Amino acid sequence: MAALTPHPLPMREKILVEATRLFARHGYDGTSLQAIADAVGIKKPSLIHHFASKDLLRQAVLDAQLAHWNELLPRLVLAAAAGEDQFDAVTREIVRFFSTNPDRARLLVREALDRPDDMQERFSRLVVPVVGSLAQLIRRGRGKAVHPDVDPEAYVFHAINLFISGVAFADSFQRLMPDGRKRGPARDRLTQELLRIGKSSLIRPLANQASDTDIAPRKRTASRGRSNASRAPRSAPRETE
Amino acid sequence: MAALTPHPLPMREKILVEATRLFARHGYDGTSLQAIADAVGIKKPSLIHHFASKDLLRQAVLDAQLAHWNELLPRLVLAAAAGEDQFDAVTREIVRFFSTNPDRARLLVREALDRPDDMQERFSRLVVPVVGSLAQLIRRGRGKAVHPDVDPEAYVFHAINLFISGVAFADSFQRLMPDGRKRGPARDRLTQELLRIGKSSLIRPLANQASDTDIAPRKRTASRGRSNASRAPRSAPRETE
DNA sequence: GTCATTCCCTACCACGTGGTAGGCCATAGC
DNA sequence: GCTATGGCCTACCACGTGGTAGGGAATGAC
Repeated sequence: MAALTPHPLPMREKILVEATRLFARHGYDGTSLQAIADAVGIKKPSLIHHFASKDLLRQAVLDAQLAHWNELLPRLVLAAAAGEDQFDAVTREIVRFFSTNPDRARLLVREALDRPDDMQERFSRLVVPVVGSLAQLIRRGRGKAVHPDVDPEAYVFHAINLFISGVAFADSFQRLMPDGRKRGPARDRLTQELLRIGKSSLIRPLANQASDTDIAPRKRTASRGRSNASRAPRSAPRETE
Repeated sequence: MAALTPHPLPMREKILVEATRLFARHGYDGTSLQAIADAVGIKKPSLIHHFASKDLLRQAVLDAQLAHWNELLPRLVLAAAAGEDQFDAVTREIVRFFSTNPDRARLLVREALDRPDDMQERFSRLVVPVVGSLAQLIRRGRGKAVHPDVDPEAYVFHAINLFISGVAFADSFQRLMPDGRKRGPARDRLTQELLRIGKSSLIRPLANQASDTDIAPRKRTASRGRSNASRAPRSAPRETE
């Protein structure tokens, strides 16, 4: 008695889980309601009873996923503000978040491709503010622990993309890797390198103890800023800067 | 006479172009033969006359795309072997290759998600060998121009992914960026940062232009003015090799 | 001329799709 | 007891799908 929700939630939940898995693996168009119903173990009209249409199901799946982001992202900002080590720990956690269930990553990548406008709308609501905060933090650290020529906003977007896409394709890469010899299993190597790339492209390698003074401020040498994307590859021999 | 192919190729070509575009934008399952036929300006059975089935069309599209890779990748190896500057130039060229037609990138990402096995098979045939060569080059430069703790194979995979995914989503990111203030347009900023990340996570920032001999026999260390003085790799396993 | 081939077409088909109509059977409230 | 509601079902439908059958116009070989 007392109707302790014998399974009012479970069913909806089960549907969401299977739908997430299938959407991530085969895409929205590649997944039929029939397939989802089969995976859950019910009939198609029962499915439509819980989610009135396929599109509503998709939105529910996406909302559920992005809700997790909502927990994760603020922690990233706070942790990043707390110093390099924390930044390290949290990026690792983010990667782990997707890594333990790569379908999350794959789903996001798919949606970004399939419905860029929807995804942009969602992103501008819940991740762009975080991007702004992170960019600000980076900007403040630039020249000290942070490489002087980082473009903060651009970096954050690319880093997010790097982590998510990196996880989404980790399985594929893994099976293409020559298999670890001295290093560990391919999966760990990939994860570790993912983190290393994200970090070492932002934070100066030699920043041993950093954090104290900004040694060698080196007054951001010019050459930044202009979009030399169209420059001839030649003529930039010692651009290293 | 001689039937100089009045339009034996054009039609097939047109179909491939439109199919590539639509597959990239809406995915394989999200694209109907009808839609492709409409885009080309012919009827569906005419389409099926050129490509006996939708799946064969998909394969043809993919083959055409990967054929371009076949031109690009060996150049990367050669250029990378030629020194850091060339490496720079060619990564920029790769990004440009996808950047000028982001559908190429999107298509690859989609295929990698939709048919990982097929894609792995293709990759293991044509890009894994290149990855091996690049990894070897990196390994040789490690401790010198290259960061000592890079995992070569893992890096190369992630770099490829970074560039392709970065381009695939550049449009989305671009519209989320706060719009350039002092820096150039968002697109250029993103491209530039993409290249910077790829490079600075592989190559030591202060590595004064090597390019000559690899060892950099302490000849005129850092002309004090420009290069970021104070080499001191610090804590790095010096020249472990 | 005839024939063969290539290319594109109209008409059609079986099938899987997302979605609907309506019934059955539990439990819950009264 | 009776009714109401919610969850799941069978049966069905309109439609878009990938793909086929076959005809007709243009071209080139002989």
